[in-house]
Amino acid sequence: MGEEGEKKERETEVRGGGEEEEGKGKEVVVMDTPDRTRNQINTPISKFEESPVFSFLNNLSPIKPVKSVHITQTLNALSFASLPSVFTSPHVSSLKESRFLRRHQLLDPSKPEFSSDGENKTDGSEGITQVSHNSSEQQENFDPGNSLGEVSVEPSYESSQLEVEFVKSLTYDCHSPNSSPKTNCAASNKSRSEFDADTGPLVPFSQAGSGKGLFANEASMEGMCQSNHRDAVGCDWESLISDATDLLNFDSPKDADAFKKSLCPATGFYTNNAIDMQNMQLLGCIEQGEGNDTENPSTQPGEGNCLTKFVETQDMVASSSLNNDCMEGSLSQKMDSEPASNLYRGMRRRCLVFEMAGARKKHLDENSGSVSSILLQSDGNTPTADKQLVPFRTGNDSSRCILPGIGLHLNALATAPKDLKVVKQDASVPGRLVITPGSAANFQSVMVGQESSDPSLALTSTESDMDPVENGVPLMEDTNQASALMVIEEFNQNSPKKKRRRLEPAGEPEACKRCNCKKSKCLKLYCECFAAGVYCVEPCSCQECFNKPIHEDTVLATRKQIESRNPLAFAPKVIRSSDSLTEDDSSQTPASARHKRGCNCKKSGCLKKYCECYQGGVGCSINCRCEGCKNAFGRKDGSMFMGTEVELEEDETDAPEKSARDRNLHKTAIQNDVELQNPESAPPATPLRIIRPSVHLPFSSKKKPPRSSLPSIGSSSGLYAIQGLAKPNFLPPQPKFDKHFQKVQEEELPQILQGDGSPIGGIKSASPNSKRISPPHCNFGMSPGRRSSRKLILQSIPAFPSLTPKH
DNA sequence: GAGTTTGAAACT
DNA sequence: CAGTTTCAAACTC
Repeated sequence: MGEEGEKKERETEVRGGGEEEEGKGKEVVVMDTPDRTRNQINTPISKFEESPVFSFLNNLSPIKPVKSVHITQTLNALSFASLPSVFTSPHVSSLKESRFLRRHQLLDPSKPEFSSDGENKTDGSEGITQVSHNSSEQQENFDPGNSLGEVSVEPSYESSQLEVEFVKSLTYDCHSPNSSPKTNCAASNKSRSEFDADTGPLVPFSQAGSGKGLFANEASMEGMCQSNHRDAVGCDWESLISDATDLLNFDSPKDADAFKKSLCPATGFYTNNAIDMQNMQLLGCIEQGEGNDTENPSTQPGEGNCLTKFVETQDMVASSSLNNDCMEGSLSQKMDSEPASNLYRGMRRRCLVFEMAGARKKHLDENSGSVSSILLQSDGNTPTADKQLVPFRTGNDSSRCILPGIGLHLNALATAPKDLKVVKQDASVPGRLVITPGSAANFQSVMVGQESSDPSLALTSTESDMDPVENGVPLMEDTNQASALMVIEEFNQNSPKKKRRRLEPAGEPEACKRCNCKKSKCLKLYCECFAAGVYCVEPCSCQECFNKPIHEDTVLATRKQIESRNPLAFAPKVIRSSDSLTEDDSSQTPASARHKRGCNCKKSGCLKKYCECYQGGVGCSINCRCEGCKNAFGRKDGSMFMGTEVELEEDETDAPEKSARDRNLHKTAIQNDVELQNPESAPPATPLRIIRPSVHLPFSSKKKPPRSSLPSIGSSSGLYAIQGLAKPNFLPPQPKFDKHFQKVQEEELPQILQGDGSPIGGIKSASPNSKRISPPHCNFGMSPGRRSSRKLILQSIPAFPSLTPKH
């Protein structure tokens, strides 16, 4: 009894201390001097230490010192929480976890922990506090009534489980077989500590530096970390659980809700819980079939928020993961340098997209691993159940970009259509493609949306609905998630691999495309990156590049200007109409796509990449003004060896060649299919951005894919639809892919092309961005059936479409 | 890696 | 709209 009384007192003190800390934290923030913060914080700490309770606690467990550290985190979390709930939550969660562990160790026997935590928090608030300060909300959200410690414990546990399940469902695809659930508890703890230490500082930096975008990423990362930690800590959890159960029991839903409310928004501690709770709810909703689909985050404070948060979290995670990919090599370093990294995020993402496949889980190093692991998990690469910290390493290549996050992100997007809600993930998007889809993009998106009918992969074509600028992040259903994940995973694995395989052999090791602009500042269509709607990335050799997140305004303005001149400037260059090959000739080559404007080749004979038609893997058409056209994909004169067109016209003279070509193409197509199988699921969707050219069958094996192909590559990604949303052009080139689908129906082409004269047509082919224009229902899912009906695919919707501001 | 070729993009 | 210039990728060596 006496102890309990003391505990209460402690709690009270702690709370007071916590509040004080916040206030201090704020001060600290203002002050900016860590030292001061510490000093200030120290005061309370000393106070606590002096208290008998503190002594008692100390006696109870030797771990004390650690606690202090954790506490710090906790504080951060709280302060952090003030930020967007979503962001906050992850961060918080991480903190919380650490906290939990400590508690567990320290306090198991009794609840006193709490107080100790509170103390620790104060102490810990140091670096982290700065971050939290920003959020004044914490205090508000922070429900004094609830003892954070008590409530938090159990929820966290539950949440962890839920999270795990959720993650499983989400990340299922991503799992790395290697993932080892078995992290040592000790190690995990240690990692946590380190992680926390790292994260704490990071967060502040991020905020200061990049603002939301960065912040979000970090937050997501943190969130990931949390989950990871949880997993890692598994052993601790059990003990904690037992403890926690005592502490937490929501007898009634009300309590739970109250808990959520109090925690979710505000306190970092609970953020995790809140997130978890959200996840749980989300899952529950989904399962139950509650249609939250379009809920705005704001609509329902309770569930709605949770969902939204959840989505955001995923999104964040994805973004973070992306970053990680790029960062790969040195997460730890990254952590340190995060502030600076913000700028690169967008770029990174882009890279990531291309290299998604590369990213795979690895066991996380305690050192840097924490962060990386977090990211990974977030991506869903690791199965939560098994979660282990798996550091994300793409290998030595720092340059390489992996998309762990993307996968997730994409997934989210992909699934969006149904249940999803669109979340504006990108707000921050620095990491993400900055460019919002322009009109063209929208157009595509719409198209895609139609197609996205495929349940598994439904894309969020909804962009049209959404503000183009803001990419919506759809919420996924469980089932959808799984499928989406699957797709993503495949995408990640396959596409990246493919890319590498093909590209590397070709001699292009770099997955990410890069430009080499010297005079255009990467603000003209000369720049492939810009034209594709993506920011230039590190690998780019451009000079005086303005196509970077930091110059987002400039990029958007320029883009807008260009679009004003030519609305289709960023539209896919290649339009494809596809019949459903399904009918019979899947085998036949696809090439039915055409370049929207046609080429103007004089010397290349349309047999080199100089020719956009050729580069795009499509035959020349009437629109072409080329001379001496020998386009292997189809001559201007109509002789085509591929697909339906062939039927239309044929050069008998070239028959032999054609047959050979066809074979090659066909072969390629097949390969692509195999690789891309997902495509089925993969909706061509990149609503936002479409990649221009698409596949180049011929190229694939040989040299590096034509740049243009990159975008087109996206097409493959496009299949994955997700990409489209998530990223515009990033997808690695998987050129051939297109052809597979390409049956051109010239009949249809004209429609598209005629429409504008330039066609926006979607090209299904390879470019990730490609959009299909299809009858209302699209079957992404249908691999063979893609063409079930004639569809016009906008192949390359310009990646940037998104840039155009949404008005 | 440097230089050339090529054709799109941009400009007039 | 046509002609010219600019630009950067593609290509060659």
